[in-house]
Amino acid sequence: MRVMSPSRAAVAEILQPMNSPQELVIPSGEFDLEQTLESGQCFRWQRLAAGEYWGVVSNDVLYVKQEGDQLQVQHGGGTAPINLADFIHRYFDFSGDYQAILRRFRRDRSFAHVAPRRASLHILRQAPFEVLISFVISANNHIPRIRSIIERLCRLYGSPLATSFGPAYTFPTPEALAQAQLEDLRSKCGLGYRDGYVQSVARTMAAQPDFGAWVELPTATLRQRLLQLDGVGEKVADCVLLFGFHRLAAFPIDTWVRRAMTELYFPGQTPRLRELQACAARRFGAYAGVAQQYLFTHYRSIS
DNA sequence: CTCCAGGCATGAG
DNA sequence: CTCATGCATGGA
Repeated sequence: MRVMSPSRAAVAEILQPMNSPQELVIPSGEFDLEQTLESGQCFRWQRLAAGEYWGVVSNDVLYVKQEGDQLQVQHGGGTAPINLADFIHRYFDFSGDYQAILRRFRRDRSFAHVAPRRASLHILRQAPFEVLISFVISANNHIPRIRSIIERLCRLYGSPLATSFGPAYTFPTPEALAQAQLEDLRSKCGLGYRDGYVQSVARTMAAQPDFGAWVELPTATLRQRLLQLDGVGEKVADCVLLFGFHRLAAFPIDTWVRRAMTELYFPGQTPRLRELQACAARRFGAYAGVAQQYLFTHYRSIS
């Protein structure tokens, strides 16, 4: 397990003092922190108040609070020196023109009926391995329970971080998780029957010499690789593509999105997943994953 | 207390 | 190929 070296921590302190909040100007009226963090794409953010969160991202603890078009951010501890503004900008994908994407979707009258006028949801740029394990755990599970299982995984197999929000832990590396015993995964983390999947995926990825190079693979190839993993079906693979590899054309179809697509485009029918995928690709194209997030959020909230 | 969840692997037809 | 079934667990 990785241990922070004192010298590196000292460098981090000098470059990025813990208590130096920054104000970042964000795209006007095209981002909603709360909606984005509560949209089911991430599991490790803790809500402090309305529009105010803290969480562990990679090896750093972040505090974020949205006030209109400003984002107040703070580095709350961590292992690596970072340029906070750049880090936040990349993580929340503020370079993406989500208003333009949404505007195009809204030409579809059915979609426009269930989507907001202003962009609110961004697709976060999360670590692939964290997304992979998180969505293997997500299968046939509740979101609150997914969150608690992940926190237990991090506490057991991640590295501790000193924070002003209490104890926090990084998401485990493939190598650390590959060492986990099945018995511990089940009894201490509460993984249930998914214990074998998590261990298998961790060991497979730890043994992948070129996991880092997967980001270069074409989406179709990457999807094939993911589907070979234990406990990874089409839905989980598409979640990893979308949330972990930022392949915005990926369109994960879960129970909510299935209901949404059926109600909007196949009323009274029972379409196959293939048909729904084709329909999404046709209507939403290269940014189908963004549309998927709006559909998921809308249909989950009205149920 | 019971119910059921951002599905998946497996086996039968 | 399509479809039914079992699945561990704990939050609601």
